[in-house]
Amino acid sequence: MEKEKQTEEIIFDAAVQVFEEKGIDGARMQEIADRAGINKALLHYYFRSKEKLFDAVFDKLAGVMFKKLFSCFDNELPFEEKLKLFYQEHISFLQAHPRLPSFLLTEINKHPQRVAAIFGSERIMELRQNLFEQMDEDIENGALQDIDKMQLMIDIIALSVFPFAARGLIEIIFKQHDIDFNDFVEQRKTALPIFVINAVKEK
Amino acid sequence: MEKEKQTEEIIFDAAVQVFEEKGIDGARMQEIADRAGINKALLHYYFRSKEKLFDAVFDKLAGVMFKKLFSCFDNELPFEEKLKLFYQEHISFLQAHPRLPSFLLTEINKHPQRVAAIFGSERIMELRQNLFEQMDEDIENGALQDIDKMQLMIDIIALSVFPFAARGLIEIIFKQHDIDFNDFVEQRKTALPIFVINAVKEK
DNA sequence: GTAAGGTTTAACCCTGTGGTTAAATATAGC
DNA sequence: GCTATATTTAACCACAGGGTTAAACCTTAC
Repeated sequence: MEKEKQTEEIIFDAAVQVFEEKGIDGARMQEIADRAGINKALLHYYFRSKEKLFDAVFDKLAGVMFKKLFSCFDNELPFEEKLKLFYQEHISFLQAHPRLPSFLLTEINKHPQRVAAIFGSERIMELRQNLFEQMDEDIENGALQDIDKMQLMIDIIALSVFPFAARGLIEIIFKQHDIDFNDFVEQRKTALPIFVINAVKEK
Repeated sequence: MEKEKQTEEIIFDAAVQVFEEKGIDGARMQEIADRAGINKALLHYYFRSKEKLFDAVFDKLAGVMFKKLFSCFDNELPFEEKLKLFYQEHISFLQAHPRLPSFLLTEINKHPQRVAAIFGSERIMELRQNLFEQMDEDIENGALQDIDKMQLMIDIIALSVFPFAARGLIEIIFKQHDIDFNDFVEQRKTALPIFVINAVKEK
């Protein structure tokens, strides 16, 4: 059936919007139905319950986020180039999905077990493994200080993700200083790699 | 009245716990009452509605968080020492209130207008003003590269706050690597000032 | 055309939850 | 001790919101 797929997608996209904005507890099935331009009963016809619909949305978004996160690092460039590419690509990705970090962090903190499965997936384990091995090489060949790799990984991600996770707050501050959020993160694409490289390169 | 104050505090503390864990939408008045060991009607006697109770909790917690954040910077030490003190104090504070970042960021993203008032308060404006002036001095006397102060402020905060905001997720990863979250953030107290100083000090 | 099955709707149902009420109990002032 | 006031409770209420049902409406196949 042609229509089937289409309707399901419309519903799913509406659900993504509403869940991203309100979270599972704040979202209303009625609002999802309205935004999809359909009847509430039709929601339950395609996705049996709110929980199931949410799971579908969550799995999709978590997958998108984490695959992007690690795949940005998945190349054979030297550390410095890798960082430049990472921040370029990753911040562009976040600009296109500005609500994703806040949504995922909130829901993961409230239901940590939900994400465990996704995160243990082969593909993501492998990408993380890769990243760590590449860091080891860079340490050995002297491009990188011998620092804690996990700490560095969190540092790198914190710097790109945090502004989006804290966007609501940051925009309040920015308003008082006449700064535009998009300009701000745009700058970070080139500023962050320099920042991190200065911080960790062997001297 | 003696008892009055006591009961109100018990209720408030219970509300803090429940709201921190579940957010305003996920929290149930019944659960707050249970955790305070009182009747649901008594909640409404002291705090007229869920909204009002939440506002009280939110204002308190936001105040605590932001005052701490900027007061950690409020001293006349040179930049390097200031950073060391900041991460020491600020991460200790976060260890004592591990749910605060996630709670505040979530709720601020959902209702940005709520926080605007608090954040525009004299005291906090002043502390921020101070911080920026001190950075200017450090740039002039050559301790700091001439970088964007707002970018640097966000960088510094991102590095301490992000691990707590993303705790649920990070702990999943850490479990696979046998890393303890508390050890990890404990390390950051000393590692982060070095990281940031390397990144931005004039060479 | 019509039978079968997939899709959509309007009208309901029922539980959970924020909030109220009226009465009971404690506390303080005289 | 008695009255007034503050505190606490059990029993309710109203309604929002997730989920169901039965019937109507398409689409496709023969």
